[in-house]
Amino acid sequence: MKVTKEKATENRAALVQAAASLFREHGIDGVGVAEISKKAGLTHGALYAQFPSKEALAAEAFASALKPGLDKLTDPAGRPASLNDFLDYYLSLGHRDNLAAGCPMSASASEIARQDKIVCERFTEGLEQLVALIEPSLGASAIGADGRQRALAMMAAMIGGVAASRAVAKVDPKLSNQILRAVRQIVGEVAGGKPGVGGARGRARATKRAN
Amino acid sequence: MKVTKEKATENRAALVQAAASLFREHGIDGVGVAEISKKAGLTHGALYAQFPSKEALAAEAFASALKPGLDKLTDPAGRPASLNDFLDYYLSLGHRDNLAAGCPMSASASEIARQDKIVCERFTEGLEQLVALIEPSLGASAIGADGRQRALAMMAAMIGGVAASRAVAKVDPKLSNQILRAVRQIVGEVAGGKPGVGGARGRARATKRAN
DNA sequence: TGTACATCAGTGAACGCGCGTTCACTGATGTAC
DNA sequence: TGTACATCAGTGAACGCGCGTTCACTGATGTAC
Repeated sequence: MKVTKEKATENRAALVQAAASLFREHGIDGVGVAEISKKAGLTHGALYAQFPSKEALAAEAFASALKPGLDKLTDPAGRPASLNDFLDYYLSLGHRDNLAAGCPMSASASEIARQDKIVCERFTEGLEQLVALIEPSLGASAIGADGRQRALAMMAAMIGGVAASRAVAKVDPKLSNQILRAVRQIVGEVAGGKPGVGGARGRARATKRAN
Repeated sequence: MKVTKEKATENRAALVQAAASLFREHGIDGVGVAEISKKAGLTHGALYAQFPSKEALAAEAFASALKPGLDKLTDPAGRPASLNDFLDYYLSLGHRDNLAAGCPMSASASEIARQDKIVCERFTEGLEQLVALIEPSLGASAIGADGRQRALAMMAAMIGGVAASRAVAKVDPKLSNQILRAVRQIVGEVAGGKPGVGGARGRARATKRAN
């Protein structure tokens, strides 16, 4: 049966949201269209009225899942916000343990290259956006590299750090925490010494929380 | 029909090797037992004569795939070998472009946490082994962290770096190379200043190759 | 404002296909005599 | 050394199941008059 335009838009958003959390939780190949549709309160046929394919939904879900992370790096005025807070969040136990609501980059890092190009494009855009928001917040650092290099390496370390921390969590919880703490420390040093950014204060806070 | 003990052992090894490369190439969830068996020159029934489940094969395949990487960090006498060479290899275009023969950690990073515990155990063991081989090769560094922390963060950065580099490769090849170069640079600095380890020589070599 | 009707979001059965695993069977191996 | 036979690695059909996608159909919406 037909449905109001407003309701159709809501349904589409519900599909994207359901897909975004299920994909992060179980992987893109680990969830079927039936499960996504069911979580959104629809049948799988409705999904194909809104999206041409599962891949297209995955691409939109990826972009949607990335938004909260980007928002954490942007203050209300649209300018770069506290880098330190972002690093603390990204490498927190809470982020590690809440796959479904976390960064889709660490949740799906190694899966992306095997997906359709439209999904890789969303990943690429997201990475460029994050790097662009991190770079202006970097301070002086002993690391001999320019800002973009440092921002790229920081994102790589955080993506790999969260993925590795999750991979070992069931087997060796202590090691899992150590990984987060180690990456937080090194990423803080790479970020450099602007007051309150990656300095001793930030490090102490992160270490305390990771225990 | 029955087969010589020797042939059975060969067949088992062929299954592990086929699984190791196919899992890295297409992901653990992306390959079926039929394809693995076929590549090993057997039927899927034979696989279940050798392994209790696909997961058990995946665990053994993961450990097997990790061996060449561990060997690169060990010299013939069993002592830690050149860290610089390992970093150059891990963050090379060749490693990025040869998924099937590369490190299973970067090939499957985000998939591991969703697998059976026996697979997570192999990942955990492998990470501990790599860190144990990296740590004694670290030199003095401006980074305020102990050796184990530095080694853990280096592995996280390399795993995330290679995964991210692969994810963007089809969309933005230049960015893909930049990621490898940036991580090589930062990881070299974190490794510290022992002659020939992560110093200017190593960095110049890595940068040249990544272009 | 009231009526007739085209639109199209959503339904649910059906498509062909591949999944991981089981199992009765085969037949060469390797052992016991 | 030669023969009889138990073993068991490997075969291939079959299991139930879920996959992504298609499609004829439904019926409320929203438009045209």
